[in-house]
Parts: sequence; structure tokens; C-alpha cells
Amino acid sequence: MTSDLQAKSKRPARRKPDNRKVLEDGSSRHPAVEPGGVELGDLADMTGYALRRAQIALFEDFRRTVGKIGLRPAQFSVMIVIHRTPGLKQTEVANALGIQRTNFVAMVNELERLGWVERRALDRRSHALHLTKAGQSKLSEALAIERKQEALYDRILGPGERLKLLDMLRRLQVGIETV
Amino acid sequence: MTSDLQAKSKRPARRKPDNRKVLEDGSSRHPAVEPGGVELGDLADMTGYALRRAQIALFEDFRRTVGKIGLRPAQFSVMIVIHRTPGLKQTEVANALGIQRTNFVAMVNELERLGWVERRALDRRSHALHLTKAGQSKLSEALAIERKQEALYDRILGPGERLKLLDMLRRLQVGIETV
DNA sequence: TATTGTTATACTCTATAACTATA
DNA sequence: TATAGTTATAGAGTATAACAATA
Repeated sequence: MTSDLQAKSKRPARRKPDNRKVLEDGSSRHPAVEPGGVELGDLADMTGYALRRAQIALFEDFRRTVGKIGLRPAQFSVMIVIHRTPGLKQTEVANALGIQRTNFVAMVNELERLGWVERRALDRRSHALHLTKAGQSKLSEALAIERKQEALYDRILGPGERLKLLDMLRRLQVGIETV
Repeated sequence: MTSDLQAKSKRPARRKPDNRKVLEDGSSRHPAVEPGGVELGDLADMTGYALRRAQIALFEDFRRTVGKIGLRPAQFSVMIVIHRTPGLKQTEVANALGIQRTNFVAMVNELERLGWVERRALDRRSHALHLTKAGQSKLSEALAIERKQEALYDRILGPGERLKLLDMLRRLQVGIETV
């Protein structure tokens, strides 16, 4: 799967035959091929690409499940943080989640409009964020649904594997951010 | 880390003290805390969130490195597929990468404008995509940089772990998409 | 009739600059 | 002077509908 790029490959004109190997050991060595039968080439071995496709799949799964009760992923994450530590300021929540405070304003506006979050004046320039009763019950619903999906991921990956995945993802993220 | 949500927690007013445990075994049990010291709560154990943050970190890394020579992630992926199988039609490449053909038009326009990709008429309604010489050398440069980053990810994760991560990501993606 | 490429459009997410009022 | 919130704005990325030309 290395790329002899500059080698001016005397490649047959178009669409080379499908030589994909089926490995003997039955391990899930990727097919490196998408539905249409088109090969992904070097892309199939790249961490960032695998990460992107998996993340898209999980977000779509979120929208299909938790999304059914009207929560988007970002809103869900905000409500979890506020529930965990009531009274945080907007900037604190935004920073914790990697959201810019300028984009966070509209988000809180919408969550307030939906009646799930409220701003309480801390002093005259900062707001403490809290979940309303409705927000707490909405979050509770969402967490229950999400827990079921995590169970699905557990079954897909096999025993103990999901926790290993979480650990690797965090190590990778932290490792890259601190280089 | 379970959420006693409906339990109407008689939680102390604000900002509970930092009770995070440092595990004895030195394993990388996540801190569940972001830079500002704000806890992520249930979010810290969710696959989708870990995936999202890791993916953002890797894309930023991509922009810092491969991005330096003027390629964005999506352009990179398109050029890899075209290089792997020259002569594919627009729709084929777009499908393989999960891009809608309607959004793919502007992408190919830009890649053509940059002189890296060319459309060749197959018949009078479909175009075969090919890399130009400049496109091949640009891709070659990009692949070399990307390979170095993969080596970094290898070092961060430890021996053999990156391949295990790739395998888990693909199994998770396929598992979710085929439910 | 189905396919291929295309335009137009809209919505979300994200990024930057600049402003206000407060501490 | 620095901070918290805000507005305006622009750019990606992504989604749908509709259309023309062609197979």
C-alpha cells in the first residue's frame, strides 16, 4: 500500500483488477474499499481518515437516537457540563468544550428559548448557567438513550475494547495537542 | 460517574471541590477535566465525544503540517483516490469518500484551477478524473509529510497500538452503519 | 427512463474583529 | 486594564431540490 508516486507508474490504463486479499486469519484487515468498489488507496491506513469516518458514523447515530428528542450533539455536551457543575460562567463552559465564547452566545440563547437552561446574573457582566427542571428531565432522557448506544458500541467492539478505544483516543488527542 | 439526574441532588451551591482520583496503577484513566479545571462529567466516558475531540486534534495537526503546502483534508483524500484509480468519474470518487456529488463539483473546479486535477471527457456527459504532473508531485509531497505524522501517532500510542486503533475505528464505523 | 453533472440555496459550524459594560 | 458577554460577518462543510444534456 505504499505509493510509488514519482515512479511514473506504467500502470494499466484504467481501473485495475480487484486484487484484494482475504487474509487467512480472519482478522478484520480492512477491505480498503468503499461500497461502489472504489479503492481508497493510502487513505485506508491513515489515522485521521479512519477517525473522521468513524466520527461521522457516530454523530449520525446520535442524531438518529438522541436526536429524536430534539437534542444536537453540542447542546447535549453543554447540558452535561452544566449539570455536572451548576453555576459555571458561559466562558468556562465554552472553554471546557472547545467552543468559542462568541459562538456560544447563540447556543445559550437557544437553550434558554427551549426552556432547558437559564442564565442567572452573577454580577452585572457575567452569567451563571443552570439547568431548568425541564432541562434536567430532557438531559435525563437523553442520557438514557445515549447509554443504550454505548451498549451497542460495546457489543460491536467486543468485551473491554470500547474502554481501550477511549483510552487510545484520549492519549492520541492529548499527545498531539501537547507536541 | 453515573448521573443521579432526577434525584434532585442536594448539591452544594456551586463548584464542588476537586475530588479527582489519581489511580495507583498509573494507567491513563482520563482526568475528565479540561484545561480550565472544569469537569466533563458523563461526557468523559462517551465514545462519540472522545472521537470528536480526537478527530479535531488530528485535523488541526493535518492543517499545521500537510496544510502548509496548501492542501485541505478533503482535497488530499480526493487526490489519493484519483491517484489510486485514475479515470474514475466524479460521482464515483465522491461516493467513495462520502461526499455528495453536488458538493463535489466546486471541489473539482478548485482542484482543476490549482492545476492538480483534470477532467477528461469520457462521453459527452461524464468526466474521467486524472492527476496532472503537478498534482502528482503535490500529492507526493503531502504523502511524505503525512507519513511523518503517522509515525508521530505511532510514538504517542506505543508499538502496534495505532493499527489496533484503526481496526477498532473501522469495526465501529461499519458496525454502526450496518445496524 | 436513468444517469451525470450542474446550479441555486440554505443551514450548521467555526473563526475573527470589534464593540459594550462592567470588574 | 482585563474580563464577560455580545454583535456582525465570513468561510467551510453539508444537505435538498431542480434542471439540462446525454446514455
